[in-house]
Amino acid sequence: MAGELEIDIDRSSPVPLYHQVAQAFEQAIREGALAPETKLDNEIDLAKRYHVSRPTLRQAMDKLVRDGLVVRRRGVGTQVIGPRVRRSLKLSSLYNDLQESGAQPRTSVLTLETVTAEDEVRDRLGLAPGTEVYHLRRLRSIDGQCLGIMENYLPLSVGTLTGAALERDGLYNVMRRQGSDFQMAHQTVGATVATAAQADLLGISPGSPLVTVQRTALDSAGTAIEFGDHVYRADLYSYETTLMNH
Amino acid sequence: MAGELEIDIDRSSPVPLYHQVAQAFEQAIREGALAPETKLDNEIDLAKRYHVSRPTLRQAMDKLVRDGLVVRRRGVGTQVIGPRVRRSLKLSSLYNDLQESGAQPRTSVLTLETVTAEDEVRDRLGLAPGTEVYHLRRLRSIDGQCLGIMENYLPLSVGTLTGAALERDGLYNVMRRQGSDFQMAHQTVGATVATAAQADLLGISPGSPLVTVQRTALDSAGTAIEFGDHVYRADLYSYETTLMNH
DNA sequence: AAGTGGTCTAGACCACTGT
DNA sequence: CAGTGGTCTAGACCACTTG
Repeated sequence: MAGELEIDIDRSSPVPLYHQVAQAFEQAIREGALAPETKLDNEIDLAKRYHVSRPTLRQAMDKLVRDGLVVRRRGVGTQVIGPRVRRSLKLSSLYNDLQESGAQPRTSVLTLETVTAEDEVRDRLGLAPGTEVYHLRRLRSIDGQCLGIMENYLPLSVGTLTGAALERDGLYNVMRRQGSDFQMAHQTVGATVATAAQADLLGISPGSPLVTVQRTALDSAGTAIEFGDHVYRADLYSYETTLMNH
Repeated sequence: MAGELEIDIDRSSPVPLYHQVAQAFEQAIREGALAPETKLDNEIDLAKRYHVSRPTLRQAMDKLVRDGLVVRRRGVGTQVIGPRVRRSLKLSSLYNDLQESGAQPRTSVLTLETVTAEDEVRDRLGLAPGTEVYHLRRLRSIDGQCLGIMENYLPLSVGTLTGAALERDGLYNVMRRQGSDFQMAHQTVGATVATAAQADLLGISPGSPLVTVQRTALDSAGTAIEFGDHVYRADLYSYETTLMNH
């Protein structure tokens, strides 16, 4: 019932207050310091305790709700959600993929060239006919096991790409360093079966199931900066999400 | 450049103001009344025009950003995002599935029984060993084509389920009518290939690719009220999402 | 320097839940 | 009924981008 929690709020930090508060709660929940089913104190008391205004504290709670760590009910209160539904079923998450792309264990570049964009690629990236784009094919592996084949198309305006930089830092880190910071991405996840060529690269049998991911990434101006068409071994990869009703 | 937009705000409506504003903008964008790349007026002017406070207007804009309709940049402004990245690639979306579950064209119930929950199901639903649960198998089709096989497990406490009600109204509508309103769901999307039995039901060849979806749905108290294990034809089904960087 | 969105405050009233 | 989260206001200051 308590929900006591010591938080060091650094008001001189550039990190927003609501973010500091949300992060402290998230850490406490993930570490188990706040057990599932625990009822937190009400918003007004929490705001007083951490010396922030109620709207600021609410902003933090909104974040926890969106991240699926906590449930709020009007007239009742705020409760920590059980860990059962937070547990992962399989391996890596596509979301982490996006945010920590460079941190993945191992990526080898198979192809790095510039080509004239085909229609679908042109359309996705919003380019004029005949425009040249980067075409990139990479093999991602984890603990020596091949996980998937990643194919990317990027406008030349993202800067200079080299195989060495890509293998060392990952695509998104290379792009960020050159000033292309992505803001959002649209994705389509589906399924297919491995062709002979794919099976050969991945070390599996033809006809094995593959998870397909198509992604269009946009920068903060809403301009498309990358189109990706990826396949992953279904036995090593799945895509996880949390859906909210509001 | 204008971004003018007539909105009827009904202050006596139970619908929150920020929701009314956001919905008006969303409709205008989807209908094309606000063209892509259009720059909206600044927050303060918009707040004045619609006679709401700036925080309320910001709450509406936050929603548009989360839904991927609009991009904001500090010091620059707010822009409508191009439709290119909003376009669907394939058929139905799992998100709509959740929110409009009863509205799907056709669902036939193959199995409706109560069984003793297996370990995985018990774990997902947070039930004690030996507990009885509903076991439900349905075939979903669209325009006479079989789309997928849906298998669900539910605690008996959700109420009475009948095949007729399920086929007429859909699972979530039946549950809602009996007081089980879901708040959030965790999902895992992956791939597999059709077994002979699955292929037979779906009218495809064994070995064809299938999209797999496992879903645990929670009510507003954080209690698990449904576990679903579904497969869909990969040529008719894919899963779409928008990822935000923050 | 001017204009934008990002953050924050200190209140207020309401709708809903439990007793 | 008292307590909770949900909504809303009218300001304020700051960080960032653009000219």
